Amino acid sequence: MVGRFLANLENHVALTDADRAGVAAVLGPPRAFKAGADLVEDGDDGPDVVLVLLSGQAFRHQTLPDGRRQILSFHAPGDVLDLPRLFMGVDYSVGALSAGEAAPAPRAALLQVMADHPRVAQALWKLSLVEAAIYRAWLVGVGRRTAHARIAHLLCEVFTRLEAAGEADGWRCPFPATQIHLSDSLGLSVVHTNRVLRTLEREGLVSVRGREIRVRNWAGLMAAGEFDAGYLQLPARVA
Amino acid sequence: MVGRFLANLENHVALTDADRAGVAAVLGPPRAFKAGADLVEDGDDGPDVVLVLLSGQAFRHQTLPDGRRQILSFHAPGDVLDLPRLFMGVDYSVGALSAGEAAPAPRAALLQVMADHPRVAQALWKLSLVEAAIYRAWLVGVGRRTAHARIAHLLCEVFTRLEAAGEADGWRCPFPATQIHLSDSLGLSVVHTNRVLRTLEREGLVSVRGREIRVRNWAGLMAAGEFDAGYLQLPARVA
DNA sequence: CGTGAACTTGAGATTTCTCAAGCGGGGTGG
DNA sequence: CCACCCCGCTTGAGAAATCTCAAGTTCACG
Repeated sequence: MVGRFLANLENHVALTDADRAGVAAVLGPPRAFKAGADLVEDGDDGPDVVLVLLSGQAFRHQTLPDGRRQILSFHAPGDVLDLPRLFMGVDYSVGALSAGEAAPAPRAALLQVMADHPRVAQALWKLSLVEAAIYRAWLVGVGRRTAHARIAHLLCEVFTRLEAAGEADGWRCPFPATQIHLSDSLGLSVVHTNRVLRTLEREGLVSVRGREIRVRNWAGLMAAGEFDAGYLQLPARVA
Repeated sequence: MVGRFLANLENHVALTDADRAGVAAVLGPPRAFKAGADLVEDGDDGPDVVLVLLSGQAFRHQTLPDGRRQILSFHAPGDVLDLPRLFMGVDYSVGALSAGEAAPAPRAALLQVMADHPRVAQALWKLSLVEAAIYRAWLVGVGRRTAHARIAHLLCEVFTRLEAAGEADGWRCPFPATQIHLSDSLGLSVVHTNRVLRTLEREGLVSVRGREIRVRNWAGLMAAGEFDAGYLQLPARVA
């Protein structure tokens, strides 16, 4: 189960056996959670641990006083859910999209592992830089793309990352987000999201149904979303 | 001049004299630039250096093939312009809003300084985490706030950061962005940005004219933008 | 002064939103 | 085991925010 996390780190930096052992040792026993659970709470200073997602899917979000919500990212197994906690408080919450498991890493112990294993520190740092690159990509989408391109781009990104995390099965992958989640991540209304989703389906590009994404025409979907996977910093994969 | 950079780092982590000396030694001779200059180019793998802004203002942006542009952040003296370059390529460009100076830090030398001075490494890492927090705040704005609140929030953020960088003079601070820059950072058209700016002025909250921001009613502006400075991780300041 | 970029304002066009209503699936309690 | 119910999906229709096109003005600079 820890393998997913190591694989994620090793996408960015080669690790030695000692590095891997250090990482494995710092993770506490996995805790199971159900769909809809709150994994991390905004301003939650209590648990001095960093959470690593081992299975299932989750999303970060920030919710305004009046209920409007912006989803900030989606997460696959192997992702660290609250990396900022290493050095500061977290300014967002994390909810579970599906049931799954997450392992806690005590902050102090993790800092020690990073001090002892510089490559691990570098991999985690790079992970946080890639997160920032994803935020930039979303910013461009929400700020400057039409609903059609924005949704196509998001689906490309999600599919690519889930595939890299080993969750995909051919051109299908599980993605238990509702259209409400999608609209809150895209800055659109649910109604409009629904209509555009139907359009993408009619165009034969993707279909998002039954809690999964089915890619029908990858090249077309990438073109519709002006998608270029470079910013995800994933190792080259088969097209 | 290097002081601005050190002050920025020390906002996050206390440094020793040796740490400061290490940082100072890694910076090359400052290079002057003019307003409108391109300081960093997207996909620019050439110069193996990281740029530190010493004076003047700059902005990161990503420009799409057809010319639409999204501005991703604004920068004050002391900011690192292309931190991701430490571990990967940069996926954005940086332009100068005003004339100023920037100092290059060779990547390899900087990595060595970080290895020798863990506190410096931590400060830089935290800097990148704060950048991510700012991206999240923008994402919430562009995704879920009205043009009015979005502009108010941006002006609060910019003013707060410039003030922290020592650029403000009372309730005024230089901000040489045009309305075109503003609209590209907000995901709005120039026309609409102009109208809302006029509204904010009529409401007695702020005025953005003559390349500077004048705050007229800070409490009102913060309320209009639902602004809470926490995410900027700045040391407490006078209200 | 002449010029170009930036700013301002008007007016009509669009995208996207909100309100509303009906449908459907699957989870659960009787 | 079945019926009910809730949540999510879907579609219609009018409303609102924001955009685009267009033209005039101002201001800094050469």
